[in-house]
Amino acid sequence: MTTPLPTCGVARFLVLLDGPWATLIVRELLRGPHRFTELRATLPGISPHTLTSRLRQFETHGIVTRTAHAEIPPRVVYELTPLGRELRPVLDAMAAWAAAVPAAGTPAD
Amino acid sequence: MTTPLPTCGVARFLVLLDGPWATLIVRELLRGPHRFTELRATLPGISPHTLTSRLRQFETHGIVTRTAHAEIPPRVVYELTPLGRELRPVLDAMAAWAAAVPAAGTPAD
DNA sequence: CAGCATCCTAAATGATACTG
DNA sequence: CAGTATCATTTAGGATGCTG
Repeated sequence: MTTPLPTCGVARFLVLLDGPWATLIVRELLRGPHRFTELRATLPGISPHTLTSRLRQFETHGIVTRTAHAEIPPRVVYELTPLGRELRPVLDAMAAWAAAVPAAGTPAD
Repeated sequence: MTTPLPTCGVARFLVLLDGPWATLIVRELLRGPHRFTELRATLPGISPHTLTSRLRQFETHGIVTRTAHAEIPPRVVYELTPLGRELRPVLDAMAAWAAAVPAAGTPAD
């Protein structure tokens, strides 16, 4: 965005976790290291384009490590860095809020 | 988005707080009720278009109330609902994470 | 398997001008 | 004051096809 993003430290979180998929990917990685196709499988509907794009940004911002194993077939493992793992309380707070929403559908998640 | 958004309850938070301004507006409203121009003043760079759009969506989702006083000049006050106020822990968690980021700029915010 | 290249859509946002 | 209307920009995301 062209926005100056002046307001506060929260902005740092917002630019990184921009877009709905970003948060969901982090949420999956909080469960442990994942390969590319594993992430695709656990995130129904995501396109490889989007997944790659988000993972690259996470790498750049230092919340995810990418480990490529030079094998046949190739194997690439994505894992949260310590900084990335510190995002768990934020995700938990989001989930807690969503669960507390009264009329919005099935809170059974 | 055309996304199915199937994953989890967190998605409810994500669709509502979509875009960088959305979270920042809620953050300001957590400090208390605000008038339209007050919000504009506390959110440098936001356009009235964007502010109106976000506030309308917050109204629709039941996290903000809009109170219009039929006076001259008109006065409209936006205030978080109880559900909206429950977003505070989430915003706090975001801010806490951002403050914990080591190399990202001035953590003095 | 793990992408990348290319084209396209939708939505959030911005700029500017105007109104009840 | 509190918006609305219109136009343009930016970007997340999707679809498809191809490669190392």
